Amino acid sequence: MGRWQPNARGRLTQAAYELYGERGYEQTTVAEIAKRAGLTERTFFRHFADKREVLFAGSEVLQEAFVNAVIDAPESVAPADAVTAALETVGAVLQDRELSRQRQRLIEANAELRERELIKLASLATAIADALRSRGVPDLTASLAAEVGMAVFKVAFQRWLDGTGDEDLAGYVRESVAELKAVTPDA
Amino acid sequence: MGRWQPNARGRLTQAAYELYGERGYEQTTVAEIAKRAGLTERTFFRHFADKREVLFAGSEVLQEAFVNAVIDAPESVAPADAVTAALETVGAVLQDRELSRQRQRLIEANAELRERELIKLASLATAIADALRSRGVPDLTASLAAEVGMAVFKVAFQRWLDGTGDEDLAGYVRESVAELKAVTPDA
DNA sequence: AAGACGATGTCAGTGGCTGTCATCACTATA
DNA sequence: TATAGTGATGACAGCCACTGACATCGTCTT
Repeated sequence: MGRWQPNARGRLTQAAYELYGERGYEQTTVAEIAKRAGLTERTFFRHFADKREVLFAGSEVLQEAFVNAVIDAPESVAPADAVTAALETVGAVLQDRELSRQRQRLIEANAELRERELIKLASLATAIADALRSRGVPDLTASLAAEVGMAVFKVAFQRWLDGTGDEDLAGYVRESVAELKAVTPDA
Repeated sequence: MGRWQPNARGRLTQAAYELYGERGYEQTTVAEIAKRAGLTERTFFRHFADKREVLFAGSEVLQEAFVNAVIDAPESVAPADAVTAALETVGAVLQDRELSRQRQRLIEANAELRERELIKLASLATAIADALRSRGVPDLTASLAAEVGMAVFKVAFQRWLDGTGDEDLAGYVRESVAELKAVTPDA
C-alpha cells in the first residue's frame, strides 16, 4: 500500500461537487473540500489552479476532440460545415444530460463560475479558428466561423439542457444551424 | 468647500488606469490605487464592486444604447437587421480608437480581466435577446440572432483595433456581416 | 545501502473583499 | 439658531483564496 490514498485528484473533485451542491459554491471553502477528501488546502491548489477550475477539468479533452474533428474534416468541406460537423461530434462526448444539468446549475448560480465557463468557450473558439487557419482558411472567415460556431453551440446546449425528451445534443445543433440560416441577414 | 475633494470615483478610475498601465494589473494593489486617488482601500470598494470593475464602468451605457437601438428599430425590420443596425450604432459610442486600444491591451494581458469582459458581452447578448423577444421574435431566433450579433461584434471590434487606417467601426461591422453571409452553411 | 524523487504536510505571508462602527461637513426642520 | 439627521469617508478587525519555502517520508534507482 502506498503512503497515500490513491486518486487524490478524483477525491478532491468529488468532494467539491458534493459541497458545492450541498451549500453552494460561495459557501464552500477550499479547506472544507480538502478536508472531506482527506487532504490539505495546499494540496488542493497543487491539483487545481483555483477554486473554480475543479469544475472545468474536462475542458481540455473537449477542446482537443473539437479541434481534431475540425482538422480531420475532408479538405473539400467548407469551413462552416467543418465546424458544424465538429459541433455534432461533441454531442457524443456529452452524453449524460443529467450530469451536465447538475453542473450547469452550479455554474449558472454563480457569476465567477459563469465567467470561467465563458473563457473556456472563448479559448475553444480560438482553438477552432487556429485549426481552420491551418487548413488554409483566411483569417476573417476562420474567426467568424469559429465564433458563430460557439454561438450555435451555446444556444443548442442550453436548449438541450432545457429539453424534456431524450433528444441528443446533435439534434439541437442541427436545429440551431437551420435557424441560423434563416436568421442570417440577406444581402 | 466640501469636506472631501470632488469626483472620488473619477480619481479612482484615473489612478487605476495609470497604475495598471505603469505596472500591470496584477502588480497593482487596490490600496495603491486608493492612495494615489487620496482615498482609502475601503472607499475604492464602495465605488467599485471589485478590482476589475473599474475598467468596465461604461458598460451599462453601452448596453442601454444597444438595447434601445434594437427596440427602436421599425416593426417591419427583420431581427438580424435590427441587431446589425444596433451594432453600427455602437460604432458611434466607441469613437476613440486609441483609448479603446489602450484599454484592450490591459484586458488582453490578464485572464481575470478577459473573463470579466466576456461576461459583459454575454450580458449584452442576453439583453439583446430579451429586447428581440419583446418585439415578438420567437425564443430560438432571438437567442441566436443575439449570440451571432455578439460574434460579429467581437470579430469586427478586434479588426478595428488591429486596423491601421482610420476606418470607423461600422465599416468593419458591415464587412463582417458580409462575410457572415458567405460563411453561413447552405441548406 | 544510499541517494534521488515525488506527493503531501506545515507554516507564514499577501492581498482582495466585507462588516461594523466612528467621524464630521452639510442640510433640513423645529 | 439649535438640533437632529444624512451621506461620504476613515479605521479596524477579520475571512478566505492563493503562494512560496521548507520539511517529511514512502518508493524507486543504482
